[in-house]
This record gives sequence, structure tokens and C-alpha cells, in this order.
Amino acid sequence: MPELPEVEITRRGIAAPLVSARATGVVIRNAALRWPIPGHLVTSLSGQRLRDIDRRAKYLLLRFDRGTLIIHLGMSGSLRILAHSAAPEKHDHIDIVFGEVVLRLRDPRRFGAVLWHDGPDDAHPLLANLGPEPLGDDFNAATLRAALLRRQCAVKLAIMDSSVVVGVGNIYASESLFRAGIRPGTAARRLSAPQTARLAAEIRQTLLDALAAGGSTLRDFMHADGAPGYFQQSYFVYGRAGQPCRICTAPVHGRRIGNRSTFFCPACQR
DNA sequence: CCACGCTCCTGCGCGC
DNA sequence: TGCGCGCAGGAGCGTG
Repeated sequence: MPELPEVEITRRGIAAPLVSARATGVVIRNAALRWPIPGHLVTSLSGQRLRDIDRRAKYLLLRFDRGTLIIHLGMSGSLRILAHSAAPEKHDHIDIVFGEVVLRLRDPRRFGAVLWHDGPDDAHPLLANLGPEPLGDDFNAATLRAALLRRQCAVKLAIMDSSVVVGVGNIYASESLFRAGIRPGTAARRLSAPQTARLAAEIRQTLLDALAAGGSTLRDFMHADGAPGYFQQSYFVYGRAGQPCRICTAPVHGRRIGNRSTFFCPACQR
């Protein structure tokens, strides 16, 4: 499941070969992603040059001459650069063709999205209400504190809310809270200022570490060049219910919060 | 504004 | 060995 580090790594991987290339066509094999892939891309994208690739939250923003192709990888999506002649496989739903090379989206679970937008980012409903980037300057102890003080839900749910901070998925939510020494079920507004500062720092560092590792990822992720990206990262708590905490050896607890699997160490996290 | 549960989909792992 | 079942997950969306 691509989380933010995987999306960023994908961005870098596809930007290098594609930026400044010209799209020559689009092949849609299955438009039924989370929202239908707009059919007009097949004709409208041809001839447009790819000027840049940005990322906002987990959305990839491919800046073409006359608009932006928004791509979300959902839970199982991956993008690869392939020769135009490479045969598509079962879940390869769309190709953006750049002459002899294609950008190919594979997404078995089809939770992803490919959309077209020709206005400013803020004018798109998916991008309009996103909170700060966790790796950017707008995300810090003060901004997180302000956001958490208005929430009484579990802090884990709060940091997974994209209006509070973007890019924190289920895995890194548990990992960040472990590293910050905070129990995931704690009411968001009950965190002290120092706890909040620690949490902001650990969210950032957890994502940076994953980025440095090349993207921890679950089974479906591939690097843009097709090499498997799964460095079975040794998570502190995620998926480790009943196993010894890597710090104190107490058994890791698992429970559901907001109908999502959640893991924590009852000794290290208070 | 906030909280919560539902929903999309497929592959996997488990129990029998 | 095969089958059916439940679960996993991102995040938008509708409802209370």
C-alpha cells in the first residue's frame, strides 16, 4: 500500500525519464477505477508535453501543457516505465504513451484514480481541503497542537485525518505513535504540548526514515523501474501483536481503533 | 464543525 | 488439494 514515502519514491522514479517528454497517446484498458478514467484523455493528452511532476499528499500531479493529470495509487497501485512493446498484464489499466516508452498503471484492487484537472490545485475538490505536508515547514508542533486541540477522537484517527496532516496511513500512524511514546487511543485533545511536539517530530522522522529506506512497502508496491520495493522493514509494532516489543520485550498489543488494526506497546506508550 | 460507519476491490491466508 | 470465508487497506462520502 503506497504510503507517502512510496508515492514520493514513485514520483522521483518516473520524473527522471518522463519530464519534458511529449505524450503521444493514451491506452485505457479498464476505466473502472475509484472514479472512471475520463475517456477524453485518449485524444486530449496527445501532443501535450509533461512539464513536471509534483506530489500533494498521496496524489501525483503530472503537469502537462494544458492541465494536470492527477494519479492516486490507492492501496495496490504502482507505476512503471516500460517499452511501448511490453505486453500488458491482467491489472494494467492505463498507459500514458510517450513515443517508444509508456507509463503504465497497475492496480489490482482498483482503489486508485486517474483524473484530469485544468484549473489551480485548490479548485479541485480532492486537493482543496488537504492539511499540511508532514515533511514541509507548515507541519510542526504548533500547527499539530492547534489541530489536535479541536479533536476529541483517538489521536491515531486524528493523525490519519488528511485535514490535520496528509500522508499518514495506517502503518505509519502506529509506528509514529510508538516512536513518540503515545498510546493510539488517547483523546487527541488530551495530549500535552510536549507530547504533541514529540509526535510531530516522530511523524516527520518516521516518514523520512521510510523514504531513506527506499520506501517500506507492502506486497504490491514496485519501484518505477519494476524492481520489487518491498524491503520487509522491521516495524516496531505494526503487525506484531503478541510479539515482544523491540525496545522493552513486553508483548505488543493489537486492537481496532476506528475499525482499523492498531498496534502499540503498553509499556513504552503511555 | 466533528464523528462515525460504509463502501469500493482483489489477493492472501486461514480453517476445514 | 480445494474451497469458502474474513480480512486488509485509502479516503471520499453520506448521515447523525
